[in-house]
Amino acid sequence: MYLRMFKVITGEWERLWSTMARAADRLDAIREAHSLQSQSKNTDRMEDYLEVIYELIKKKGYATTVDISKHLSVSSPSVTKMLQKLDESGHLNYEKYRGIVLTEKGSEVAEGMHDKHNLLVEFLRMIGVKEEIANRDAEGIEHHLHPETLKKLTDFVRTAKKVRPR
Amino acid sequence: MYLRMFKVITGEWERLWSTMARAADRLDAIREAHSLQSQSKNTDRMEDYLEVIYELIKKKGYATTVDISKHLSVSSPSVTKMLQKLDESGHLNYEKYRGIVLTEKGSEVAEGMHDKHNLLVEFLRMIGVKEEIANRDAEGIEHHLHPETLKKLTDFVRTAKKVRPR
DNA sequence: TTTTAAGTTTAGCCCAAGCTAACAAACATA
DNA sequence: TATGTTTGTTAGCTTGGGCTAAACTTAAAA
Repeated sequence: MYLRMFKVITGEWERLWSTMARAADRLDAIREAHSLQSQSKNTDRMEDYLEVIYELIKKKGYATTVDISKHLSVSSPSVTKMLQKLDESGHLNYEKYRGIVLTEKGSEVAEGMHDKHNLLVEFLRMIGVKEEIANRDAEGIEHHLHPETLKKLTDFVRTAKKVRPR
Repeated sequence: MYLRMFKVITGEWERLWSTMARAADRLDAIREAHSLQSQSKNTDRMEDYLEVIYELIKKKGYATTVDISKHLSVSSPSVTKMLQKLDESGHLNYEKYRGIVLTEKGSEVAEGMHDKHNLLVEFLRMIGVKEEIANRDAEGIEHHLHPETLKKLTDFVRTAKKVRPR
């Protein structure tokens, strides 16, 4: 297990290094950054995967194919495929048979989902929805919230907590 | 290659066979047939279509392909295809080049969506989200609500209206 | 009544995301 | 260290929903 982690970290570093070397060598750095940036077409599903990967890593330090597949009720080949896609899109670094590391970009997306999720669950709990259902529903909802809605909901929850503290 | 195919086909066939054997053996046949018939697996997208069709009919008395396509930002062939599917699934009666009539089943689904939509918009407006955004978000959310959540949200909105009437 | 324009449908394609079967790598244990 | 088990990946297929181009209907105008 430690071996696994060590390899992952090492691999990560090597990749980073070679990337930097290439970039420095030529002037592609700019174009590369740009293309990476504009290449961001997240689908809902990608967000789902990122979120569970993020949670798993937070909880256990790493995320395995099987774990991910279980949390999303999906087969492992589906997970592998999505991992490749997420690596491709720069949300994480994936080395096959080795492991996964979220990139900055990936973490941001994941954290965003995480926060929305929490907010929603908190709200739903407030109005009396049972934990489990709150979680399920939050999952369904969290993709479709306009920033304004998010803001207003946050405010609402905050003030509601003040008014009627639990 | 052929060997592979052979294996695949064989595997498939064996599975089918064992399935049938099981079914025939006991009385599952009925349940199985039933499950096939009531294969009413509404997808989110079907619900979207039904909802706008319902609204259009309510407003103008009929719903044309183009109108539907506009409201869903979708091409007309896509609409046609979905209409066929909805006819197939018994949600509406569709006569090509002629028109659409929602069936009982279709109306029920549509009204359900309609109600959820209203509820959500009402809530979002309450916490200060702008009409337009409320509508957009409601659309995204309405598919994923557990009955309990729905209930609780309804209660919440109702009591909130009493406490602080507008 | 013929011609044309608008609206609708069919044909045939694409893509995301899923699945199973088969294969490969990594890990654990004898 | 050889080997069996667990875990992960590749190949190849399926399905839903979308699109464009081309064909067809219907309705309106000439």
